[in-house]
Amino acid sequence: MIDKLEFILALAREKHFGRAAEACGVTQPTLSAGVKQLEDQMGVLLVNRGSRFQSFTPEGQRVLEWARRIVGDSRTMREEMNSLKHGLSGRLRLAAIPTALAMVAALTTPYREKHPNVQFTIYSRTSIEVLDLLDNLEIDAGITYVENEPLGRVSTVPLYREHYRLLTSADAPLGNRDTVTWSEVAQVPLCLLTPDMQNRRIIDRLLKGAGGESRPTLESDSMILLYSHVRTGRWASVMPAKIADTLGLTDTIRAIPITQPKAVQTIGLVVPQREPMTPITAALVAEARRLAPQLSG
Amino acid sequence: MIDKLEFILALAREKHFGRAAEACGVTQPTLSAGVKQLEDQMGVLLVNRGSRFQSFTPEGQRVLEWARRIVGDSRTMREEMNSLKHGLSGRLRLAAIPTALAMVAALTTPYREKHPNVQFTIYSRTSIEVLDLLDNLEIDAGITYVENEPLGRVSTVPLYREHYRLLTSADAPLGNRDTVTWSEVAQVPLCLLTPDMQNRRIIDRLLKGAGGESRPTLESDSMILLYSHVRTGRWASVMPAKIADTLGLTDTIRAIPITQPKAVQTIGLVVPQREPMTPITAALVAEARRLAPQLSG
DNA sequence: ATGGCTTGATAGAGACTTTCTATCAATATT
DNA sequence: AATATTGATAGAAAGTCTCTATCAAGCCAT
Repeated sequence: MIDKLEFILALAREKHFGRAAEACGVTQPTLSAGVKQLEDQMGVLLVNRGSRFQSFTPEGQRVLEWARRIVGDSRTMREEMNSLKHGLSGRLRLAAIPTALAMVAALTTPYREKHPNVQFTIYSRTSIEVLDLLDNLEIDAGITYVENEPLGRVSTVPLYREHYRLLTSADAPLGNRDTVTWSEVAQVPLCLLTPDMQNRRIIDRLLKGAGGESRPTLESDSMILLYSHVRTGRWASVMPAKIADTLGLTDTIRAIPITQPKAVQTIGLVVPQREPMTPITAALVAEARRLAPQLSG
Repeated sequence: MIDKLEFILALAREKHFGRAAEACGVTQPTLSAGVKQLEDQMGVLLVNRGSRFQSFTPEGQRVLEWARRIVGDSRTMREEMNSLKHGLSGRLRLAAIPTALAMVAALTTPYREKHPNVQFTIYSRTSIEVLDLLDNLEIDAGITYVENEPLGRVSTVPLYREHYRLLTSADAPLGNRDTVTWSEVAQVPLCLLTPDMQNRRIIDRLLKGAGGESRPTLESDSMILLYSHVRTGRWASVMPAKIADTLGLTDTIRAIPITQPKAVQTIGLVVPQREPMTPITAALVAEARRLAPQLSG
């Protein structure tokens, strides 16, 4: 029964019987039969299909909601039992927006010291994808913006506030300044994240608010790529202070605070709103709570 | 998997492998094997046994909690699907304390008018048993005292407030009075509920508070039995106003308000604290909310 | 239009799981 | 000490699940 519900979850992610089957480690006929069994037991159609997956019926969407819950609870139960026996162990699956990646180590390092048997898997994703993965039980927790866009059924722990810096070579225009304004930044050709990233949308908004326009010379979904370009001394970028500090500044590259308006975004840990949490997740939330005051400098 | 968790629930109620198996409609070896499988999967002992059921291990108690939740959710899901297909239908299982039995009709009658395909099963139970049945998913809702004793993980909807009356023959001592005090009542030989009933414990407390003692001439767990004795004219009792009214007073039997102290107990509907509720239960809660203002006269 | 491709349903065989009956060992009860 | 109760175990039968192979229906490109 619960494995059938897992089929539904997989189908919701993959929107494709074959791929969903593969994700579940069964063949396509097995998954098809499983879904059909659910439909028979419930006495309602769950999936609209016309030679291919189309969508869930309204009943199917309700079952999907229940599946998330029941499958989630059953996993949490297993993990709880496992923790009671072996102490905290297993794998913590995490996803973070690129601009938050640099601070993940501040969370994982003390965590690992306390619970050395927990392994980590950490994905770099957009804020929307983070929430999606969370919904589909593919990750245990996410790190993303917690104030701007609607989050859904999650609990949040604020971690720190993102302040923006202009990263540029010291001998470039503006390179000798102590602070710059957003309207000045708007004049500089920038390397920025791709527009599917919330960070980029925030920066676009700020630039537009300062009368400028966002016409980045270069876009990427990788912070490392952006930073390596800036590091050549020929490019500039706007980054959160935290990540700029972490990446390490050389003599020639400066991170200049951007004021007017002083833009601030809160980044936080996001976990499924369900009590109780898995022990592994609960420990992460505890760590985040402990860490938050230190980070919010 | 879910059926194995049902085994755990049955075992928790019955504390006996054989009876639990019977309750689940399987043979004892099947249930034993099911529990063992759970233990293997979880990797921990769930039940302490020494040639018979002794108790759940701490791990077993956690699994029991999860089982309540997961099994409850899976039932709710099924019922929800059923309602989507056939409208509200199925069976509403209810348990009420004896003194509240008379008002159940005020809830069931309008309910049935709106949802004629729902059938009812209603048990008369002590307040403790009501909560127990609720915990074990054996009933959908209970009607009991909502203020006095600890309730556990339930939501409550207050229904009405219980005022006490002395039921006695008009020609008995006190029979001609308009009101009496608890200390006067304490002088009269009474027919009362058995001490496992919370109503009896409340009345005992009130009598003791008035300097009297509770020495009922006759005890029973049946309100009908108590009332039929009072009705002979030779016995007296203390009952909530609501039930006294419902049972109907003859010329010779009077229901005299007891004042000093004016004792009041709130009776309410009690349902599992879980979102969302089954559609059948949700409709009952709606009915209770609608009814409460009318009843609280 | 038509041939090739993708997608999900169906059929049938084999493997695995479940559940039953029968029985046993251990502990209570008398 | 004899008996009854309780839960575990063994083995057979039934049922379920999952696989491979194949099919039919739509999609797409030429």
